[in-house]
Amino acid sequence: MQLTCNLEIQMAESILDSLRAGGKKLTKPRKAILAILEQSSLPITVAEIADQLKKARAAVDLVTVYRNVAMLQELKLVNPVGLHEGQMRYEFRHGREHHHHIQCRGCGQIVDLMLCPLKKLTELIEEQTKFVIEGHALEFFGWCPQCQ
Amino acid sequence: MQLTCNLEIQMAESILDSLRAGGKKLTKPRKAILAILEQSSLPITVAEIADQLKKARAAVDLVTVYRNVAMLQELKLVNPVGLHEGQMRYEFRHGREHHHHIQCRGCGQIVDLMLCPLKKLTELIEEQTKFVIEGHALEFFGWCPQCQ
DNA sequence: CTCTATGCAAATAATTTGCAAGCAC
DNA sequence: GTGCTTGCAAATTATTTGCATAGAG
Repeated sequence: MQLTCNLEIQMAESILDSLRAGGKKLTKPRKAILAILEQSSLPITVAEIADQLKKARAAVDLVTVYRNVAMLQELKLVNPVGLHEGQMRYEFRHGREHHHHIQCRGCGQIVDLMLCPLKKLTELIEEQTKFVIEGHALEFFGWCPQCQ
Repeated sequence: MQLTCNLEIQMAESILDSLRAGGKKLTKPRKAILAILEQSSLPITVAEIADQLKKARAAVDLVTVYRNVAMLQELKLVNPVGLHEGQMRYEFRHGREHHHHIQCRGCGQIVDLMLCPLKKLTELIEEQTKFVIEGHALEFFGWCPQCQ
């Protein structure tokens, strides 16, 4: 079993539909990027996606990764995750519940937090500010057991 | 009354104490940067700080602003605010309650939200993850009344 | 006088843009 | 074929680092 096998994943139909609906084509580089995102259980950077693809002998230009990630964001297939690291991370939405993250200030490790306390609050803020809220970012920072 | 007058603000004693405690000196560029931060009611970027100082005829090198903002962050005198804009924003802590922000996806306007629902949740996450939580980032994104 | 701080130049890093050639549909 | 896509080069933008000089305490 070669690494490249990992990139030949069965893509969920809903994802393909979103792409088609957006007039997007299923190219080889794009499939590979989607596969990496789908495999990644935690938010990942553009550089990391490119690195993994290179290791899997399916190298894709950094620029192509940037463009695809931007496109996937527009189609709401990926979420941006900003951890104040100087670069963005992205995570696949498909099949995952809305959630948040905590990152260790020591080792940088990221852990998923499968919770969100913001539904009620969102409504309240919409009332008070007259904004229509489309999304939110919530991340925690601290020290993991090993780094404490 | 010249613009430069605005930069000659009475600095709170607690701020001066923090600086002294950190072995920091009160230079003219530093005072000017602190004054801008203190005046700004919303989180501001490094470039904006430098621009305002230039307009106030108290120009300070961008690098100096970067270094000061980093230092102030270490002393916990300013908070970083990441709105996924490709650059960081910073806001002064002194005399302000812990709060969050909402930004309009249309015009970029930022509004303070004087609330935080995360105290209980923080304890819960600490219990569940064994992390020691030091802080969190929470921002909302949406469309302001004008941009809807 | 000692040590921190600043400015300028230059390096690094993240992200974007332009354009000709390639490939999906 | 037509139009979205890609790769490569190059431009932009954000942030950091090195170093000699200036200034605070």
